[in-house]
Formats: sequence, structure tokens, C-alpha cells
Amino acid sequence: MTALAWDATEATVGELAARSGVAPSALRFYEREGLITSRRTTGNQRRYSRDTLRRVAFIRTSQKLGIPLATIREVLGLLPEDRTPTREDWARISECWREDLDQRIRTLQRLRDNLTDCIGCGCLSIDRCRLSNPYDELGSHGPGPRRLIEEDPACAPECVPDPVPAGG
Amino acid sequence: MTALAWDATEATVGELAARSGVAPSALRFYEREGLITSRRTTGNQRRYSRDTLRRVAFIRTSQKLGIPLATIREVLGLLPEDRTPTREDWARISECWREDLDQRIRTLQRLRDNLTDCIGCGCLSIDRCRLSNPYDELGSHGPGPRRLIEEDPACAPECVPDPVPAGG
DNA sequence: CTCATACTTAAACCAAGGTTGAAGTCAAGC
DNA sequence: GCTTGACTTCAACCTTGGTTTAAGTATGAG
Repeated sequence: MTALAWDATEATVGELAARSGVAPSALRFYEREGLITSRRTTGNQRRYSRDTLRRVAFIRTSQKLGIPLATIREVLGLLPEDRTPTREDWARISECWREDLDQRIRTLQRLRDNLTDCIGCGCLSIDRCRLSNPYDELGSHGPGPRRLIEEDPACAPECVPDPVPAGG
Repeated sequence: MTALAWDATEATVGELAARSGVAPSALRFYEREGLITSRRTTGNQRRYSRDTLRRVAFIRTSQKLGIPLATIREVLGLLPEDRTPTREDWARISECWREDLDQRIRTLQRLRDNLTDCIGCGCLSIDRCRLSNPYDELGSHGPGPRRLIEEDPACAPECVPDPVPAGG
């Protein structure tokens, strides 16, 4: 069970995989995509520092929340680079997902309510229905409530919670 | 503007595209995938019957609700084949999405609430966090609440609302 | 030193939901 | 009956989030 060791301060890709429950191929993929980083040994093998485990946990958690990797990468970029991130740092960037999640819940609820309305009248047609309307110009009859179903802006990382305090 | 005509009872792919706001390539794709059908002219061109517009509207609406095409196809299969679907038929199959939508809303709310908890403690770590736990076996410490984040069973078309009454 | 494992890379592949392009055919206005 | 635009098919390509495979290299136990 040397794969679970991580007794020193660094982990191989296999050790990190075992600890995080994420496949080595996925970890290499994350590294290619710039979500995690590693030191290389003289023989070109990866060595991960301990806090990478938390970083991977953040990535997987965010994915469970439905956030695309590109967005996760951007938000990870808000972490301080000059020191190991603290609990507070992680909490701060986790806040980024809250608004996003709230927005998505609201959008789904709106969609569901409209569906309920529309089931009542059986009106799922291009021309009349608030749910189905693609973009009304084509129906060419009156200014419909076009923004009822806005593409949710979900996952735009506009959240820059606070300027991350640098240094210790 | 002959593309918008549809004065007769049938539409070409371009006309249906113009009316529905869905690209011709997408309509051909839907047909390949069995979500819509068409008659062919002697010259092998597609002609869509009028109710295809509603069918396409249903498809797009369902996609907005986050339903995959494969599931939409299955539910479309619940429509009567021996007659043009009525308002009631559409309403009936639209009901299929409701439970699904409710489930997804509940899941997202649960995730958000857990995130709120976890932000409080800054605990997004593999070993402790309810949100981050990948599959607890690896953490190897006690029976955690593993099903807090279940993969939502969303989009299983178990909804067979009523046997569709055949004939007019 | 040797041998088994674990590591390295690049490239191919998967699913979904299409788009794009090439090469050829149909339909309609003049 | 010709020309033009809309149609046809097939195949390749795109994105996201990876996995799989092949060929080769490092590391560490004995």
C-alpha cells in the first residue's frame, strides 16, 4: 500500500489519485489544463505538494455543483500564489459559487413554474408559449416576454470577493 | 421571403428552420436521431407536416429544461401515432418533466445549503467535508453521510402518464 | 544489478449535440 | 431550358471532461 503513503511532504500522481479518489489520468488532465501544478523530479516525474489535495477537493466539489473546469480554473487563480492558501482563502473563493447556484435554482424554478402554467393550457407552440419561444422575431407578432427564459449567466466568475491580502 | 411561407400544409427544411428558429442542420440531425420525421418528395427532399413545428417546439423547450435528446425521443414516443397529437397529448407528456425538474431543484438546493455550511468552516478538504467527500472508503474513518450528494436520477423517463387513448 | 511497478508522453477514442464543407441534385423564376 | 438558390448526403470537425493504449523511462525493493 505504498500508494497511500504520502509520509513525506510530496506525493506522486498515484498517491494523490489514491488519496483524492481522482484517477491519475484526470490529475494529469487537470495539470495540462492548468488547474493544478507539480514539481518534477530529475527523472521528469510529478511531485505534488500537500495542499494540492485540497485543491483537487475544491475542483471536484465545484464540479459537483455543476461548474465547468474553465471557470474553476479562473477562480483558483484568485488564490494567493506567494503562500499556501488558508482556510479563509478557500472559504473566500467558495463564495464564488453561491450566487451562481442561487441563480441556477431560480432559473429552474422559473422554468418549472412556466411549465406548470403551460401544461394547464397545453400551449407548447412556437407562437404562443412563454416556455417555447425561441426568439420572437420569427413569430412576428407583438413584443412577447422574451427574457422569461434567459440563458442563465451561470458560471461567469465575476466574483472577485476581495482583493486577496498578500503576504502572511 | 419564400422561406417563411408555409402556405400549404407542408414545409421544407428551410421553412421549418425559419419558423422554429432551429438551424436546418439541427433539424436534419433530429430526424437522423428519430425525434422528427418527414415525407420525401419524388426528388428526395424533405417535407414536414404542420404539427412538426409543435414537435420541434417541444424538443427545444425540453432541452431548455436540461433534458437530453435521448430522453426527449423516448417521451415523444408516448404520443399517439395514429392521429395528430392534441393539446391534451402535449400537456400529458409535458408532465413527464415536472418530477424531474422538482428533483433537480431539490438537489441544487441541498448542494447550496451544504456549501453554505462548509464555507462557514472553510472545510473543503477530502477527509472532513460533506460536500467534497468523493467516496468515503478512502478517507477510512467512520460511516459518513455518503448519499448527501446523490447523482440525481434526473431524466429517467419512467413517466408513462396514462395509456394514451387511441383513435379519435 | 535486476526486475517489477509506477511513472512519462502522444494520440486516439468516447458521449452529446450539433456545425461546416464538399460535391452533387432539385425546384422555380424568367 | 437555364440559372440560381435551396436542397441532398457523407464525412470531418467542434467542445467538455476525461479514459485508453502504446511505447518508452524512473524508482525502489531485494
